Amino acid sequence: MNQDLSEEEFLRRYRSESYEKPSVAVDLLIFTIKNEKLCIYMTKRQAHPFWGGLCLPGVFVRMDETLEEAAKRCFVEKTGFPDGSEIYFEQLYTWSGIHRDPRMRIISVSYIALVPLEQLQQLDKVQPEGMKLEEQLFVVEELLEKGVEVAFDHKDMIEYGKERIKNKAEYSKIAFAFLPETFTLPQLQKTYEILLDKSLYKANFRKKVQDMVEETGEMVLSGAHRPSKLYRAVQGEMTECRIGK
Amino acid sequence: MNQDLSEEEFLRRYRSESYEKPSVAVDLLIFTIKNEKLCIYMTKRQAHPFWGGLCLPGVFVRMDETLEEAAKRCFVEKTGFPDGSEIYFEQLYTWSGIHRDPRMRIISVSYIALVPLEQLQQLDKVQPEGMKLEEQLFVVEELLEKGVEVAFDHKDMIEYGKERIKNKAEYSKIAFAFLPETFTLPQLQKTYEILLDKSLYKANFRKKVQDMVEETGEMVLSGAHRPSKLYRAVQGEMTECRIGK
DNA sequence: ACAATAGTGTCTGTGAGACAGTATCGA
DNA sequence: TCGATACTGTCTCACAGACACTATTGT
Repeated sequence: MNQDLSEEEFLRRYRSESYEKPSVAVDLLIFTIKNEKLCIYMTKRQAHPFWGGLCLPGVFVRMDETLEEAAKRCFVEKTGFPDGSEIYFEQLYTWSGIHRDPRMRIISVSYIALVPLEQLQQLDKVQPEGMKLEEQLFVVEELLEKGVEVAFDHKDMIEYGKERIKNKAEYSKIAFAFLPETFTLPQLQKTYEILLDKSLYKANFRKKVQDMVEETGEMVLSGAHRPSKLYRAVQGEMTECRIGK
Repeated sequence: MNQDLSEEEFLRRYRSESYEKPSVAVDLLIFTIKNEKLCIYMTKRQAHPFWGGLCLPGVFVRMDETLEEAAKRCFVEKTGFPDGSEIYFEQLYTWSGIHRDPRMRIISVSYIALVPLEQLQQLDKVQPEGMKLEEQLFVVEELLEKGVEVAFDHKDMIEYGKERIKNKAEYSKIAFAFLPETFTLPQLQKTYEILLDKSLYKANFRKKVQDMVEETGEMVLSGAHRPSKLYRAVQGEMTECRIGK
């Protein structure tokens, strides 16, 4: 703020059209786990710049909505998911490189959304023809490889988001956000192993998660072997545990 | 983005004056430790709204600077600190409540800056008369008490920033950012105790930090007792340790 | 000598990690 | 009976936590 002006005077001038403002957008990182790999939803660009390249879904922030609301609107517009579903959202980081979009100055607030694959597959039943969400999921590790082109600074966003999820997996319960309401412990363990990128000992893992889950009483059979018990996450914050390391 | 328009057409219209944009500001949380308490730099408002109330220093983001640059500019404008000093900066969170500023829609990106008290006191020597930084430091815990008024949503910001620092103190080296280049282990321990809000055992603490510090060879005397060795932080990232709990 | 703080050696209990063993399914 | 996976009991070793001890200053 200019030190020589009163705040009122400064604001009066600032508000006038002569002061240019950056645009504010929200970009969404929709993560899920598919084929035992962390995947992210991407769309193909239909316009310049980066024509044909992959990018994250995004929207401009309206004057009458918060960033969180914009992120959820973006999610609904892209996936057509119905209200009521509980989806994990989290603000990731705000990106402000001056030329991050070559067309104009856009400051982008990135949000993470974690969705169980089953839920995306459900949504696919109500998609317009030829727009299957599941086909737009890309393996995160492959996107991050050198040589792979991603539009704008979205590769940085994905890298940053992946790290955040990995870190949070160690000391919070976000892994549960990738699973449906009920799940088996082998499923939960596999999820942690994918996020942490290392294998865990079954017995130790079960000891650690035992206070975070409760039995449903049901069992599931998935092959020629002993069936596994179905569990559900016990109530409580997403930030209260410690797995791995 | 409106689904019925091509991206180009949408942008052409969006760029035109008819689309109103929110303003983007940066608010700065300058933390330091004074009298064995976590303190934060606040200014008194000289204008409506919240006339006379306390608020965080902030600036509007210019078209030709990133958020990080705006945060540093804010820091320089308020403190007059010289280039070259190494200050810890970190993006905290982006606040977007629609009426968080009653005058107009402002989205604010908050940044944390951690400064050793000694450095602020140094800066005070070059301040214009009657503008001592040190006198504008407020005890964080007292600001957060019920009944204490803080302008805008800055109380939320302070609460959130305090929690972030507390959490990071456990698994990173941010405590070092509150100390000068060289320091003693009792000083370092005290810093951790303030941030974590609990007392630590001397012997255990020293074992834990021994790989994060190196002796300078010098000693300091601070009273009628054994002098303590001066240490300096070893090179390395701010995110590699674990203290407390 | 004593108060005060700096700094060190060592015991113990907890818990993560490692491994071995049992249970339950289909074929 | 066998292969496959679910599930459990227990040993060990590292380390956080707790405490007791020694070291070095000023008065």
